[in-house]
Amino acid sequence: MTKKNATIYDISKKLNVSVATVSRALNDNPRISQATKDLVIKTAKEMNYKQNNLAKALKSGETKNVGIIVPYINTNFFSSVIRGIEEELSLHGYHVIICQSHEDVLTEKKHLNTLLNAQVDGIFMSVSRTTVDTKHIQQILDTSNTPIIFFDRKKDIPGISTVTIDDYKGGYMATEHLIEEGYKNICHFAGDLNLEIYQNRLNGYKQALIDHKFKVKEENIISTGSSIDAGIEAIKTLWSRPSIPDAIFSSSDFAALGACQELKKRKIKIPQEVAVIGFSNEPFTQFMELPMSSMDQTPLIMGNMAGQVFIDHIKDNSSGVSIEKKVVLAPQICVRKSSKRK
Amino acid sequence: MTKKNATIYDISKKLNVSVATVSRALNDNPRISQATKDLVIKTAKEMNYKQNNLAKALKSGETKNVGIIVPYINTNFFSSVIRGIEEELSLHGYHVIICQSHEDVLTEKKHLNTLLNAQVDGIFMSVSRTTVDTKHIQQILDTSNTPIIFFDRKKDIPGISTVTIDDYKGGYMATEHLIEEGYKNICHFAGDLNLEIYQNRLNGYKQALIDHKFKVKEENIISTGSSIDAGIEAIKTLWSRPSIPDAIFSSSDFAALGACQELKKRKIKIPQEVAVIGFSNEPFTQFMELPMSSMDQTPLIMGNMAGQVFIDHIKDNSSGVSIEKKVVLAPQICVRKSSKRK
DNA sequence: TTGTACGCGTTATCAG
DNA sequence: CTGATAACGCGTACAA
Repeated sequence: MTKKNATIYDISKKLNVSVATVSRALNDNPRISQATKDLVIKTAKEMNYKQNNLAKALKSGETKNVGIIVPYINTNFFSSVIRGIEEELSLHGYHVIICQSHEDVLTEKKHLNTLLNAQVDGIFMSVSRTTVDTKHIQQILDTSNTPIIFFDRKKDIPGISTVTIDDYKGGYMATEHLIEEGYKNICHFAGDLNLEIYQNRLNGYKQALIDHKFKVKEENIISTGSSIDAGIEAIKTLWSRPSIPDAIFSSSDFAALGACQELKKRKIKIPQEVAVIGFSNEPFTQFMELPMSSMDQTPLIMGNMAGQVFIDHIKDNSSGVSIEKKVVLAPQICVRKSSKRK
Repeated sequence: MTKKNATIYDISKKLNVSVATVSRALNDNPRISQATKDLVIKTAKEMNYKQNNLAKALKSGETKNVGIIVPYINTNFFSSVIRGIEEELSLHGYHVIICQSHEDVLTEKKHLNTLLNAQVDGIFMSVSRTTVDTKHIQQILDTSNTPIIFFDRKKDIPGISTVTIDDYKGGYMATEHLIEEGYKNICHFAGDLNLEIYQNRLNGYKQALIDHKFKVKEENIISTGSSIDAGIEAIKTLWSRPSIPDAIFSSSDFAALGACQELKKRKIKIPQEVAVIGFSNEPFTQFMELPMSSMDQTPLIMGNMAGQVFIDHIKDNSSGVSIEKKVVLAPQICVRKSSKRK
């Protein structure tokens, strides 16, 4: 006794009208009399008719599904961007499919293909750390019409729209803030420089120093990951040297947190002796023993914008044009106790 | 110059064989000679053929998509459960579609219907706060074969499998821990009692008190939401009374955080004067000024289990049976400084 | 205003 | 081993 969905054919049989009439009535086609329309809609409801979007999609070529590929879904940043995308797109009747690359380019490639097989109408992605070569993405561009939109972690590929924050500016602002607070020897915890975002944060840091007549010292740039442990290690390294920094601009909140922990252990006072500012404005930063300054990436807005860019693409595409959009959002500095000496 | 996907029909024309042969070759059907198989596969690759899952799904009735409905995706708990589900199901070739109910039963109902229209093979959901009446869910059960699986926030509906943690035990454990630490006047911040989880945490709290010969005082049960502000307000209320508590078991980490903030403001020492333990083990709890005790809900495991229950359903269903599973996971207590007086 | 018939891309059944 | 053809459920040009 398996329950089977009613189809327009079932309705047409019951009412002794053609399937075309039923289809048109349900789609509110003006060429159908109000009487039959009402009748069809009523019996459809009675028979618990549900439109099979699959059949519709096969015919129209539109699934009303989009795919999102992120490294991991359960981080504050990515889940917030996804929320932003979902809320924007659900207004237009789209569903979002989530995939995790686990920072692995092969997994990313696999998901790209399965999403394409699933006939999604578009793909949003933040590339994995291990994505250096971008042939697999380029190939999709060459062989399909499915629009791809990068958010946050982008690669420069002609024809792909991007939504990012101005990481360069973010790095610049954070560093300048530390300078304005009177710190003189500012070091930087750099992230994976294979990713543009970290490269840009570093460049912003450097330029802010230069613009304020400070020297950029290579030994002040420590390559950390985005983990607490990496931050702890970085402090150990820095404090084993003759010249000690009085401020840290970390490209990661987690590394910054590790730094705070290790500094506390060494009884080094924040922000009196050392200032700390992170990046991402993770929720925990404001609840820390000493609330930590950070750069907010406005992930919800980023998601909304990405959604809008996609909708624009769809519209453009139907009118033949196809424009590449580059949306750059401004990061917001959140100054808290960890970097306020004045 | 729009790019169109190659179909098996295109391949069949090119090779002068029938579409049936092509389809069989691509599906590795044993009744096809190795020679033609190789040829078909080779030209398919050359023509950049991609299988159209839509057509396949229309034929087979399986989309290999499942839907997940949660209140909001960008919370640590829900995004982690989703991660768990995704990782389990992707092993079996399923994609996950995410929807947010925004704690609104009407939105929840709408998503339920659009997911059904999209022909998903199953639906995972955590009901919204405003879901009291469950007719909309019952109706789906009556009219479709799509399995529904509740996780965390469930309703008791026959025929629906659930994956939850033992919130009763969680409440019991948290309370008992406070008792064992020597606290005598333990109050409880209760969540929305329309949700079973909060009801169960409350019941566990009560039973633990009773089992240890304490009186359950109704005035010690404060109905807070899950916000920081609610926790602050609760402290204000409690401390305006003649009898003051010496411990708080909060059903929400955020309310517990608010309590900690307000207690600090009033110079009341944690854990010497008052102990605090929360629920959910939010990431911030371990980074607080005073690391806060909490109950971990093992969300990743919950997601994995929910995925497995779904897979079991699919298997059962194909063999005609359909069993209702109830998986209950044990919460893990995380004791930190905020509740350790000894 | 309504009906007929075809196509979307696959898989599966039946012949050969 | 391979081919022709009928489904799957819907929308729509073309007819009436």
